[in-house]
Amino acid sequence: MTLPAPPSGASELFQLLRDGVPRTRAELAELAGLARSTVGLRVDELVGVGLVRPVGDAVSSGGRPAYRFAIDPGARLILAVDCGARHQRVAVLDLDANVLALEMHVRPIADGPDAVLEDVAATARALLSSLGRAESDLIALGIGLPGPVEHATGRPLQPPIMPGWDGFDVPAWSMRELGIPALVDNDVNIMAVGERTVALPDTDDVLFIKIATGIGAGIVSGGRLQRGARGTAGDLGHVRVARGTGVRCSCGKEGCLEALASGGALARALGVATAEDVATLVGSGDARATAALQQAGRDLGEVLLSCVSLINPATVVLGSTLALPPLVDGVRAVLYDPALPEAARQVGLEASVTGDRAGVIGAGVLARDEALSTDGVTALLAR
Amino acid sequence: MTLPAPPSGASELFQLLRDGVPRTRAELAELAGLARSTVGLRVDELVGVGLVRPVGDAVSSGGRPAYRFAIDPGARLILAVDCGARHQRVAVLDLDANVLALEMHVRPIADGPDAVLEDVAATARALLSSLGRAESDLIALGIGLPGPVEHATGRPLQPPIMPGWDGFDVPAWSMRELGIPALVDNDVNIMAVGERTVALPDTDDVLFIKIATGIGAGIVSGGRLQRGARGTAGDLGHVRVARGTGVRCSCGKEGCLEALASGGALARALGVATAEDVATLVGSGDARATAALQQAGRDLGEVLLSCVSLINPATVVLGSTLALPPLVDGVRAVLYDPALPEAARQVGLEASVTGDRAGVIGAGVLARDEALSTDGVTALLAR
DNA sequence: GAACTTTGTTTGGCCGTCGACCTAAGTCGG
DNA sequence: CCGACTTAGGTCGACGGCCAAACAAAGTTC
Repeated sequence: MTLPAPPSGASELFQLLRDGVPRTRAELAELAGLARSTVGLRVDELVGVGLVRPVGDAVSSGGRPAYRFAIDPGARLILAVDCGARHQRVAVLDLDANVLALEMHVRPIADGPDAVLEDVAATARALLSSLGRAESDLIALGIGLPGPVEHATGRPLQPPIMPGWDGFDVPAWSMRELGIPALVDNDVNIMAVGERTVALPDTDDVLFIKIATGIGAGIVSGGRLQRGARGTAGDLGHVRVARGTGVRCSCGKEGCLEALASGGALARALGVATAEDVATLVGSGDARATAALQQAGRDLGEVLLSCVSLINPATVVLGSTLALPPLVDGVRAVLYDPALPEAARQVGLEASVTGDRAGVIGAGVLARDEALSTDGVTALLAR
Repeated sequence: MTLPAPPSGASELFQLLRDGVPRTRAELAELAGLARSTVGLRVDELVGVGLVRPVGDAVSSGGRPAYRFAIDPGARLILAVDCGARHQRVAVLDLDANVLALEMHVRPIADGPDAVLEDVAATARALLSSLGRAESDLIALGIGLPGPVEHATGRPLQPPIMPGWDGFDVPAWSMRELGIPALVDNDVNIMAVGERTVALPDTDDVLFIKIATGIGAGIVSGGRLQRGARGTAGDLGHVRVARGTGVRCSCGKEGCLEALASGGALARALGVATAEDVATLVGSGDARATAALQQAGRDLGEVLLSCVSLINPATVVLGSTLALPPLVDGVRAVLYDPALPEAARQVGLEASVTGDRAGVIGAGVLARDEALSTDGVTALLAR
């Protein structure tokens, strides 16, 4: 029992437009190696379902001017969700990964998948109606969760801070409740993808560091997200740091990065409650907080030196709550030490530019790329 | 100007046999979603050029028995070369990556590409004739070099120990001299691929550590070799180790792993010339050498802890000259410390089983996988 | 405004694939 | 041992996607 074979090659043609460059039928024919006549039919098909539209009328060079065609970013919508420990961000994105609408809800992830996801669905419907768009315009859901995820099945895998979520089948829920496929991943991973999409679209090797209450990394290598054998790649929190001798970590070991340089550790040291409070102190110019954050940067930089040697990224991006100038300065001081091997010295260092939208953008991009793949577009054309 | 489109889908069918399982025409039709009649023609085509052959005559279940077909591993040959600093291994492999013939030559890589590669070509021809095979049976060259390689172009990239090789176009040389495409990579990378192919074929996330004169890592993640932005991923030699305070490294920094735990450092400490001498001492039961190697294992284990946290491999493999029991014990003592995060505790640790053949096997596998890809097989059918 | 250039559309034909039918070659039960 | 049954392999007409060529459209250039 197999599918009756793709009804047409329109989805292959669609892939040629994924780079965003508007093209004429003649250019598409050349690129695809198809006859102009065939391309004409395929383009008509794509325009017919609204995925592609003519744009930029004419640029004649002595003959009949050609229409240029491009993907219509507004043709369909992506639902993107970024779940943290205490709140969820729900966003509707267009196909260019622009955030069209965003809403944050405060609700502990520990409330469990039923309560959280019901909230997500309701919020999604509200956002759609505020945009004046139909639910049927949604083609995929991307969702990030604060814990390890088995990417192939989209199920959380023994997450430490998400009681009730272990093994929950998010894609099945999405198909049942919203009628769209879902792509689930770790929250740091989606932030890495989001940041790369916005700030470093041409860089295939990016190491994204989330420094908030905890510390984690998302790895994009060779243009692909690296998840590791059990979906726990990027767990930098419990790597040992030189300065940590004698400092006990909650995990039982001593000298863990998280016990010294995380938002949680800094908050404790500075006598405030949360990582956000630390950021506020630093923002208000508090000298003690600034110095502490800079030291955290040096500790983090030490760990990053090893990471950079191992995976050789082109750029390291620091993101989330505490990616503030003092932290970046501290990291830079260690990472750009003059007496260092090549890989380290040539690496770029940047602070995130996406702010708190990295997560939803990344989740949206992952879901979109799946939905607009050759197979995905074939499915869209069939429905 | 485009190619006249693939003349047939035989190469797609070929891919279905890449897993080594012999299949009947009916099974292939089911898998490919093609009609039995079509499969019959494609199979005939593949059998015609010798890439596929009937094997295992009959297994009737009440009807006419079917022939099973499988790739003929001896149909074509792969040339695989592993270049070290002081010697080259040249091997001829079949399509199952079995080493059919192997020869080692001693010649400094610093003699330059012309001298070394001329030697390689001559050795290859000698091996082929000893096997009674024609040069035209070769379909690809895989070659590992002791330095960073820009994988897309196959050119060495500012290699520190390979004077004369910077930017040398190995694929062009191969096409000119042998008439086959070449795949070039770093020597540690090819060892990682070789070891994975032989010992861990079902594991998609492997961290391979080469510990010989120097220390380097090859990373297979998500089933793919990770090379990093500049082809220098896996450069663990100059990561800082806790025990290294006060120990100067040749790179100028202090406390580098290589300054403490490499074969070069051990040889110096033990008063012998090379890493091989250290291995000999350990093999003869020398207590001082054994203790030193075990300590090197603990130092290496410390670095591996960070690496495992970052990329979450399923297995760490220790290979090359010094991957002896004392080293493995030292690594294990640190890596399996009871108070450790999940990812570290669940990682596997093994010593290489391929010995000095890991390099040529890996180089062969990389070249073979390229040559037997859909496009590669299409090219084979056309010639 | 005539010649030229390039695009877009229509049309007949080619080629690959399908599916139905037929033959081949075995098993199974009497 | 033989005939019914089952499954595999091969042949052939039909269908359909794609191509190339011819044609129509819509500009530029002189």
